[in-house]
Amino acid sequence: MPPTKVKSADPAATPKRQHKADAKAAAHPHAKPRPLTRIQREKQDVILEAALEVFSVHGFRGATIDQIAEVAGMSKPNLLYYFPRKEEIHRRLMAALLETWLAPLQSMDADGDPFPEIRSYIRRKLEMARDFPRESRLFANEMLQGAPRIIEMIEVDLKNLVDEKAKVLLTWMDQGKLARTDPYHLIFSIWATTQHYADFDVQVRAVLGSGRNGEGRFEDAARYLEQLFLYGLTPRPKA
Amino acid sequence: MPPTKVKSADPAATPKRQHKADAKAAAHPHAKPRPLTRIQREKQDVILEAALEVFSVHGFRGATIDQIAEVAGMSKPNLLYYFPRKEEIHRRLMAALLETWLAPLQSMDADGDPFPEIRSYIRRKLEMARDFPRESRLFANEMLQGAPRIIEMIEVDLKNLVDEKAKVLLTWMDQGKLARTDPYHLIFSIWATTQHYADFDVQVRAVLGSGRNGEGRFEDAARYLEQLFLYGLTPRPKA
DNA sequence: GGAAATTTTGACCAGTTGGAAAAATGTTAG
DNA sequence: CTAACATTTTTCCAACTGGTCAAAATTTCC
Repeated sequence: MPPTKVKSADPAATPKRQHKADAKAAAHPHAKPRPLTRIQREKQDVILEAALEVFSVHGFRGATIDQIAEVAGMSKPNLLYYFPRKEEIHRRLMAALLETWLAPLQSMDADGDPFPEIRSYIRRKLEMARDFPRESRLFANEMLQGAPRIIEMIEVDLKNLVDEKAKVLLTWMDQGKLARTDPYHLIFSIWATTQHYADFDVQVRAVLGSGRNGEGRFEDAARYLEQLFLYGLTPRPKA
Repeated sequence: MPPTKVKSADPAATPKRQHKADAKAAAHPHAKPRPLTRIQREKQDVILEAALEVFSVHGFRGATIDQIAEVAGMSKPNLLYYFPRKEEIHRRLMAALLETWLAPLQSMDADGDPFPEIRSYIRRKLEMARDFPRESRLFANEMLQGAPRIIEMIEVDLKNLVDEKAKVLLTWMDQGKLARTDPYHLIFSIWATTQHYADFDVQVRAVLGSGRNGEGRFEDAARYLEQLFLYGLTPRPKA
């Protein structure tokens, strides 16, 4: 082994002091974990908000605790008092995100008719791209990196949900209410087209220019996408 | 001004030694910049390849020179000999990327018919997502960060190209060969749906599962997208 | 009001990071 | 073969990084 560069392979081996709250909880596993104080709740929210801002732009590695602390308006050690590890902040963010992210697809109703359902799914996803662009970028950032921190959730929860909805789409196709096509790629295309307006926002703005165009881009996108998917997925008599 | 944290506001103020080649070039601005040696060309390629690997996953801030050097199989100072700054590596990568990236749209031919042209544009973009996923991710990473290092190129070259092709699409629509719709969002939707297969590859794989499904995903995507855009953009008699 | 608990601060630390300097080693054209 | 040049290695550095710790300041609860 070359003595020059030894990258500590086992970070968990480092003996690290426990966070106060953690230490206490560990001491009495059955004791109620003492409900969070007002300040704790507030500060944690401020920190998570700041972390969203920073992580969504620079990704996990590119973001620094100092940066997050600055955005959150507190000192680094103070921030570390609430979240003893950088990873912990990111984990919390991702956990909350996943739920929000799956909700719109979840509410696609098998008992409804395909076009209203698909249209309102597109609408909701587009609204999320408009109203929560940072969340979208945080998610995209994690994906680009290979989703190291949420891969299980993707493989289990997300996969199950998509499998379920793919079945719904197939049923609609069998009933002749929807053009026969690949339901998985159909879902992918809705994700892609809607999230594009959050993740590639700079590009969209730059191309549309800052004139009248750029302003109404979400409405225009909604109109365009509805037309594309409505016409694109209307069943046709076989050639 | 709080004396606590002063982040050096002017990094350019730091007196930095010039790279040998640069220094020479600066000394004799008219002298031929001495053609690159074989080794220089080879090593630069190796470095750019390694940098693509690393930057495309971690973004500019998240990537380290050490990492790139390791992937490139050389020491950090040795790498720095070829590219004296981290930013320079990234710049070179982005410059090369932009060209490659615009090519498929450029070749959309106004004299052709809309559906063959659009179909082959989709095909080419999908092939790029399959064959150059790292390039796609590098681009996506830059976008997520607000494209700080390529914003002018986006605002000028890309915008001009898209404006031009949007006109082509409008012409086709006027001729009744293509459904009347927003040409800009049409282009966005092609970008989004095709690049999705590179940028969100983990997710796509996870959802499709590793079975037969995952393998043929690019062919399936091609079929699905062709259908979506063909049907979705076929002109209709007005309601 | 005061003891106990919580929150904040400031000083500190070891490892990493981008980069500099110079010496040592290769390569190549004459 | 050798001088001039190109390349690589070794050593080093200051700034930044994630994180620790004890003490000080503040809040909470009786």
